[in-house]
Amino acid sequence: MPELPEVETIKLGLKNKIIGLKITKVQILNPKSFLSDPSLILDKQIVDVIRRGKVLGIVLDNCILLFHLKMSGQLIYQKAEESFVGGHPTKDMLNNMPVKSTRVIFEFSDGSKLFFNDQRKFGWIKIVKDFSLLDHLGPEPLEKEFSLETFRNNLLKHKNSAVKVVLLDQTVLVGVGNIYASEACFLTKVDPQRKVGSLSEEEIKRLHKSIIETLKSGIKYGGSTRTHFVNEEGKKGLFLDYAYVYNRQGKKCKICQNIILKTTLGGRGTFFCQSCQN
DNA sequence: CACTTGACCTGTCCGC
DNA sequence: TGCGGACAGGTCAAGT
Repeated sequence: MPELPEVETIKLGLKNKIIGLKITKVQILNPKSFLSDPSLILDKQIVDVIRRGKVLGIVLDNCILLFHLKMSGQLIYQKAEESFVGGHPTKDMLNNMPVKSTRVIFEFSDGSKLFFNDQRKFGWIKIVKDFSLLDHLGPEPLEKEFSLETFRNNLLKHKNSAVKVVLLDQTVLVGVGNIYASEACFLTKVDPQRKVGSLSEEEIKRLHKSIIETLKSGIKYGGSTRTHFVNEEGKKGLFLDYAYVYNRQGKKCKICQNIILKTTLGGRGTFFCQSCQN
């Protein structure tokens, strides 16, 4: 599911809630979702919550707990029941957790909990000592390291691939997934099917700017919810209300009123406006 | 090598 | 209503 803006949304939300707490219990309902020895994190204190690309990290005092939500993962935080006024929270206040897709449940020192839900079971959680697992990843698009020069160099290693397919390659840059790849191509006014090698310098420049712009917009609206995504409070993201092309096939382009088209690139649905994008 | 397709899973939606 | 097929915010391994 989540691309950079969705993971960033969860990161910002969790940061305010769990720093300083200790993990007191880990309940693994689906073993394939948790790939390490959970006893390593028991009674360890949470120091920070970080993000690298689409991977979320809960930094503990002795190691890092990494999460990849893949297509359908969710991380939902639930306050301690006794912290609700009156002491009798409704099921709705507790986000109805756990649910059928709940795979792992963490309990914290103040009685609050974190639910890892993942309908499709593609997501994973692992405990690592350092970030070497993520060494192969490309630059962070919202950091200074994502310079136009770096982007151009990484992009041009794939001259014969469609632009949109290359945006999904996490060694070129991290964090862009299927929604924001189509949106970035739209903002750039470039057809997602164009070969990278055919892009002009001006178009590469616009693409670089558009990637940053669309990801920032995604964060601003709390991420995108097509089906699964919710933030740590169980709330949906609003970005798709403001999207120009993603999942809008058959509808009118918000700029030129022509019909938005859908095609397949690299096996993924791809959306574009034929008249705005050349 | 560069590039494409299939596999991993579960659930929903659409056409017959 | 049932059934099959396509499809869904991702990433690998295996194919060509």
